[in-house]
Amino acid sequence: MPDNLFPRPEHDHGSCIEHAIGRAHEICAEKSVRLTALRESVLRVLLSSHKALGAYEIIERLQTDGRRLAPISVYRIIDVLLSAGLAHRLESKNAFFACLSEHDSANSMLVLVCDGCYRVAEAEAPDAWGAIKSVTQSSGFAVTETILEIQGTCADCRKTTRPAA
Amino acid sequence: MPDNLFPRPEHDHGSCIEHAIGRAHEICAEKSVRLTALRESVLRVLLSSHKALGAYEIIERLQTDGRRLAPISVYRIIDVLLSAGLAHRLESKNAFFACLSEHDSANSMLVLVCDGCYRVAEAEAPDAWGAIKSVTQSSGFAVTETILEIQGTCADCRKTTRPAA
DNA sequence: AGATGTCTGTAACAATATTGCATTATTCTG
DNA sequence: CAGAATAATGCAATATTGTTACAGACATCT
Ligand SMILES: [Zn+2]
Ligand SMILES: [Zn+2]
Ligand SMILES: [Zn+2]
Ligand SMILES: [Zn+2]
Repeated sequence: MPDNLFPRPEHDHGSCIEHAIGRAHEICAEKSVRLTALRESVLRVLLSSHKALGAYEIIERLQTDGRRLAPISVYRIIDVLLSAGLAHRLESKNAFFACLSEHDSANSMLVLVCDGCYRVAEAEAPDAWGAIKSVTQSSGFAVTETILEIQGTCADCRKTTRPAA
Repeated sequence: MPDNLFPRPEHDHGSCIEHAIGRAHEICAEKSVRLTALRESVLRVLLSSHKALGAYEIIERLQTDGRRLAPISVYRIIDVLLSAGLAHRLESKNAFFACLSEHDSANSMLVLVCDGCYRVAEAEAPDAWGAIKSVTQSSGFAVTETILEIQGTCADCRKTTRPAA
């Protein structure tokens, strides 16, 4: 069995986060998007676990002292992160997760969502996309966006019975 | 170019509906699900167009005289239709549509959603599912559900400029 | 400093979905 | 058929997710 697409529970998650933040700054520089302190802090909340979080869950985790960000603020920041490709929306859960892969355009990717540990992972799936393309093309359907989300149980959760971190 | 997966705008939609209702009664009989008058009327609302409708949109279209169904009632009925396989949820739109295909288990199907006319169509995509399976299996991920929704423009809408019915 | 554009704050609200409990309809049993 | 059990629907309140409109703060560029 090849490698697990989900990070090992014992991986160095700190460097996982810092690497992603570094990449995010690079990407934003390239795209002339400003990664403000607030935007970075939202991205860090998404990066803090490998899970997808709802907008209001982000708000809760973000509140320092008594100050809560307004929903609209979070949604605006999420929009920026989404269009910069730093995060993606998990349609089946109305939630959002940080992108850790190095893909441009979501094309050719699929998303795995574990029901046990709630973690999310992206994977390359060029063959699946090829097959989809042949269905759409043969029926004259012009694709603008494809949503490919798969729910199930990750290898870690299957092994340990108890959910992984 | 093979056939369009969406029904032709000039198709006999009346018999389209009645055929689906007939099938629904058969399926419910097989599965010992009661297709009550209310449930059938919700299914008819979904069948009235080839579009996906939100729960509250169903409520509006369903109201006779001044009586509106409560949200909970519609959601309960939707749940029954979903588990009987008579309708499906369109995750990317928080909406629901009637199933017109003859598939058991949503496996091997994908959903096309037209941004022009808002119609929805299901298509067989065994190759795509095969490719997905090989990705998940090789990473030890046990799939329970796959969501495969494709947005774009249907052949009718591309031809006519104006959206089809 | 002043003008411009982007970012964030505040308040209200809209849209989607669920919880808990009461009532009615249907089916089952005797 | 009566009565009990189960399933379906009604009703009220509430939770969750997402948006509109407008004002103030901050950065950037003359
Ligand atoms: Zn990590
Ligand atoms: Zn897991
Ligand atoms: Zn039709
Ligand atoms: Zn169309």
